[in-house]
Amino acid sequence: MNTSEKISDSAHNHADCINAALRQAESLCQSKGVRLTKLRRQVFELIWQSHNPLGAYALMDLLEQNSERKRVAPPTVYRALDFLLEQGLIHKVHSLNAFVGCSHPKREHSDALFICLNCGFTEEVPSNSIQQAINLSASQNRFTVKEKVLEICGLCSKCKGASL
Amino acid sequence: MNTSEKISDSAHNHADCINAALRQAESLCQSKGVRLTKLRRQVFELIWQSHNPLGAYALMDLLEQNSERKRVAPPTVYRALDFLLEQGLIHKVHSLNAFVGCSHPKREHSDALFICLNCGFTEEVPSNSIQQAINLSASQNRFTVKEKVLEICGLCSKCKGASL
DNA sequence: GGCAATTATGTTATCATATAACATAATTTG
DNA sequence: CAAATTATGTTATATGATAACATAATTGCC
Repeated sequence: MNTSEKISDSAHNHADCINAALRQAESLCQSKGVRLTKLRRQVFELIWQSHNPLGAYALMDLLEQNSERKRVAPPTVYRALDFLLEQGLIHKVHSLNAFVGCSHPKREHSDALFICLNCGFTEEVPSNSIQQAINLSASQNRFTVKEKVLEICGLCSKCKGASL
Repeated sequence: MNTSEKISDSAHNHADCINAALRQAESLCQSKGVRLTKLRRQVFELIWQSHNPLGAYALMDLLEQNSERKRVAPPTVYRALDFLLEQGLIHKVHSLNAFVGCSHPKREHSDALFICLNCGFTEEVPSNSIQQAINLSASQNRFTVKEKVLEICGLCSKCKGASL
């Protein structure tokens, strides 16, 4: 993957986006009575600062660089990630072993993730028709759905024209 | 995951199923002019003998037990897996870091995998409506699809009633 | 068949991802 | 403030995957 340049949407103010996500996360944690501690908030912010999925070890590097904190060990960051996953604030991207912010943590989230193989940009796209089709297929197979992993890998609109 | 008992479909003769898969794999490799070597065949058979996804290291254990071969090193088994993936004879289950036989290697395979979290049974289910819904969503987002990871985790019909 | 080229496998080391087990620190609750 | 709970720190290790190079098997050509 080309990691030299992060391609950002010109219509997208990323600082606002992160702040909005953070405020939403805070209110959501408050309403659930769970604690968005300093570490968890830092991990959450770092994940949101990248619109691209971040691996746990990359996250450890960033934590070390972007905070007064000394390097944390893997269990520390994984516990923060587990918390954020449980609260539905981030998603795990299984095909990349990485984590990405959830763009609508309040909804029942079972969207498709579109992942650009060139720039890494990852977008969560809701689609009722995808969900309905899966639910239909599940019921036809008498299958009780617990979790859906829907990762569509390819090229985003920005990258498909660009020289690869 | 409960690994104590493999739940098998009573209407499913597994030996026949494996043999059919193997014959199909052989003819497919022949027609493509690629070599289904002894190692690759053994890996393929072991994956098919389990209807459940198998990890690479579990596969190394099984290879050691079920063949006269001494224990192979990781690169050996991963190369065999890469070959089988390239030929479309198996799938990688990303949410489990494991591999499962492809039930229709001749088709363009972009099916949903239904994975039972209790017994591990994994089934490849084709669904035009899922594919169409994804393709529509992709085109609406000007996204060029290269690969789809569709893993639906939950409880199969056998396990949903059973005591968990 | 014999030799060169190609393809496949073996071997060693190492990287990458993730968790177990236990210790300490911070926060909440009564 | 003390006890209980929750969160984080620490060490070691499990699990998954690949790089780099060596050897062996197969294929294709003369």
